[in-house]
Amino acid sequence: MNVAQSQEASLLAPALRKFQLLVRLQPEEVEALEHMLSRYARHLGQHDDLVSEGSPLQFVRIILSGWAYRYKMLEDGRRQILAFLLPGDFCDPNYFCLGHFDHSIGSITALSYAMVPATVYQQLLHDHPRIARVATVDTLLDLSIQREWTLNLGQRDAYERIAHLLCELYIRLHAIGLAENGKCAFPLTQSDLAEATGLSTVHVNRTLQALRAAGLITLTAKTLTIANLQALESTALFTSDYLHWDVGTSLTRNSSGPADGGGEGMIEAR
Amino acid sequence: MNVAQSQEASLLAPALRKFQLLVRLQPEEVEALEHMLSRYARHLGQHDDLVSEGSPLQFVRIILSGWAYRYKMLEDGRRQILAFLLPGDFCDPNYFCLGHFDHSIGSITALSYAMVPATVYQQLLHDHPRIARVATVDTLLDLSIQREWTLNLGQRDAYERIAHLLCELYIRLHAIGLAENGKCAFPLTQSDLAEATGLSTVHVNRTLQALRAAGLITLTAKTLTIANLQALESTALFTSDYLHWDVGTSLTRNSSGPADGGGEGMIEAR
DNA sequence: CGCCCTGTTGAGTTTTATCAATATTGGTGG
DNA sequence: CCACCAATATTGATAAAACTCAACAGGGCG
Repeated sequence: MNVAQSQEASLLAPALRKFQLLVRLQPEEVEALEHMLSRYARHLGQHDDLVSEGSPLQFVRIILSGWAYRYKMLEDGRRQILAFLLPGDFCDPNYFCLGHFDHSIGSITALSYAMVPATVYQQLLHDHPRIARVATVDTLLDLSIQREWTLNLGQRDAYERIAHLLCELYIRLHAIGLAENGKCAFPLTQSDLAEATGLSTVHVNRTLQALRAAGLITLTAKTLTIANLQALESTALFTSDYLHWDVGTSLTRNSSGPADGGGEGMIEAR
Repeated sequence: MNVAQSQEASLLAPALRKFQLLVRLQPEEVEALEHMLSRYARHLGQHDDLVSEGSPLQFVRIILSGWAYRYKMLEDGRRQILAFLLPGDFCDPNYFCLGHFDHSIGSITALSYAMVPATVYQQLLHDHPRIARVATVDTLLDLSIQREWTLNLGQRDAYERIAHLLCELYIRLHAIGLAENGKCAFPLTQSDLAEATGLSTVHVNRTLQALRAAGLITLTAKTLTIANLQALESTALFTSDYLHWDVGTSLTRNSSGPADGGGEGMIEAR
């Protein structure tokens, strides 16, 4: 393996790790994915749009490195961040089933992502049913996270809300090998946090100070340190159920259970 | 057609109408669906759980008549309604891909629903790719609605928020033939509205009064009347894009476009 | 008839937003 | 290397939005 190849491998590592979390893949499936991802890899600077609302849906984009967010705006300019996208996250799995994009996706940091034409993508899924499963499970996971955000915005107060978001991000980063020992890179500004939690930036600032004063977090120089994750989780009323990280393992059990005959295509376009 | 059959047909009508909205189905597909739905139909009283958090995922449930909601609770008892389910909505499409249910579903009114074993369901999807597409598009629609709720809770104030929810419900009901001339059945209590919008019941009460005072709605005796839908939409900053009701038609165009060879299975378990 | 659920009202409090000013930081060009 | 700029973070004061508590009214139903 030469230098270029190993650099490429390390670029893809977090994304592949995410996929393996959802479905345990065979070496040849990993290889097919690696091939596709590196073939269609692209780069983007920070604070730029990958996809804008209303775009037609002819590509499937997968984050390889860096952070991005989904967001939606109201006519009067108010903006809500709907989700954060980390390496291995699909921007738009299956969305080509719908007519148009109903929100936008922007980069937070400089970003690498794969932009795969829908036809190529569909062929890959057709050839590798277990990769298709990755895409499906990822969609369901997205849905589950979105529900948790609904709960977060509807029921938790500012303090719990921000704590919850920090827990989610840390745990998702940890799962793909981008956080360790309570420490992770954290490129969000307080104003990003505000738009994600539906709070004002001033209030986010004060709430972060409260979290710091409680000894729960350190957050400086784009690095988040969580002193005691369990303590943070309990103040946030956080449980990681909704991230469904038993899927990769439980699936083996599950799919051998019903013993369903033959491939059950879930999305067959016609 | 005897009396029992015609009663049954009218029970299924709204759900079938919803499916047709998502994908234009052929008569034999409609028949296969009708057969399955009526074979596994069940009934449930009001204020009862269809599915509880943590349940294993061996069935697919589809609402046939009545209203239900998804909800999630925090340990301390706070509760958030995540979505309202109307006739034709899937409680759990594809969720059997995940290990366990991460929220609960309860009935609001007395309810009819089909409870189809996962194996039977998968067989149906396998035999009828376009029905599989209904399930997929429904999942994406669910996701889109969940995102709009995130925006609603994060950015809109109480007045806009409730107005937005009323718009969504009216339009969804209208699309399946359960609302006409600005009028529809409305079984939600103010406390349901509060749990859906993340507000207190008292504040919901006062906000509804404000909406009434502004001449936008009438809401009595479990009936909602919207005097001027356009006016309500504009105070709610509501646009119906996110409901994607161009899907059924645009799909014809879309799927004939890429001319993808063969069925691209999206979920093939193994 | 009486009870429980739902809706309504008033008063007082808490949470969060707004506005405006000031500090800090990181990056950039001279 | 320093000076300057824009973006970000912080602070204080005040206002608005929403919540809590508590009481009461109405209506349907056993």
